Amino acid sequence: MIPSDLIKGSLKTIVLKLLKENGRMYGYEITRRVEELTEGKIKLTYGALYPVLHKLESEGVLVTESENFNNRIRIYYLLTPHGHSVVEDKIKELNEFIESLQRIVDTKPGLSHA
Amino acid sequence: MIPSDLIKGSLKTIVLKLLKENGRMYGYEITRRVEELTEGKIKLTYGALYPVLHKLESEGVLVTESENFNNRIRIYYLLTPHGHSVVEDKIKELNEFIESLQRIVDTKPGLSHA
DNA sequence: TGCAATATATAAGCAACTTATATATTCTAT
DNA sequence: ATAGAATATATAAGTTGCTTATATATTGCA
Repeated sequence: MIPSDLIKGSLKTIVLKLLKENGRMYGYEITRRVEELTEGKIKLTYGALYPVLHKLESEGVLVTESENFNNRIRIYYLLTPHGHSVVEDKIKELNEFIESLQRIVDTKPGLSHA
Repeated sequence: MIPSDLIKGSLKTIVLKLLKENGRMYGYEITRRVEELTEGKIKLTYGALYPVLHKLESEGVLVTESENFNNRIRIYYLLTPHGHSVVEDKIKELNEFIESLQRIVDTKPGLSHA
């Protein structure tokens, strides 16, 4: 399990990226997909996820579609046109972040300033 | 510039990794090295860095060696034996995190659950 | 009949950072 | 000479973004 401290800042981007790839998803589904993709290493908590989804909705990044499935409410989230451009930026940022981290962890002693 | 939200959780690991590779470093030097390695994409603030260094010292992960260079105080930080094992764990965590993020951002639509 | 899984929601509390501020010296340019 | 940039460390107040705990309700399995 990757500690939540590390994941903190990327939560929003992760959610947006999944919505981009899958068209629309509901909250519970998002946590499942993240666990699946990361082999259980990243587990999103609902206390973190739902507030983020609500905030993104209030910012006009997402819209919702409520549906009923077996008497359980499912609230699907979709990107707005504005949301699509937000995701692009966020993913670029995340890729730069990943690249930067790799440069730091891949540096070998003596090669850092050879 | 990568937003600080993303970097937040990795600060401690970044610092420890650099100390591991370079033997000993002083605070100002750490911020420089991070900027250098990431081509200016990651900039550590002193308000974040020094409290982290002090905390790691109080936890027995680091020890200090104060020296005088051109009438400027330099406080070098070094890993303790305990610190070395902490770094190993932290780096493993960070590598798992990087790998997980890559799986999420590299997923293409239609291939995620093919 | 009870527990795990499915599904969403929110409040209180905490940790880790940002921002602002303080101090002091050296180096560079004018 | 003198001003500003770079070097060097430090801490307090404030904010953000999570965790943890709690609440509610249905379906599926043993």
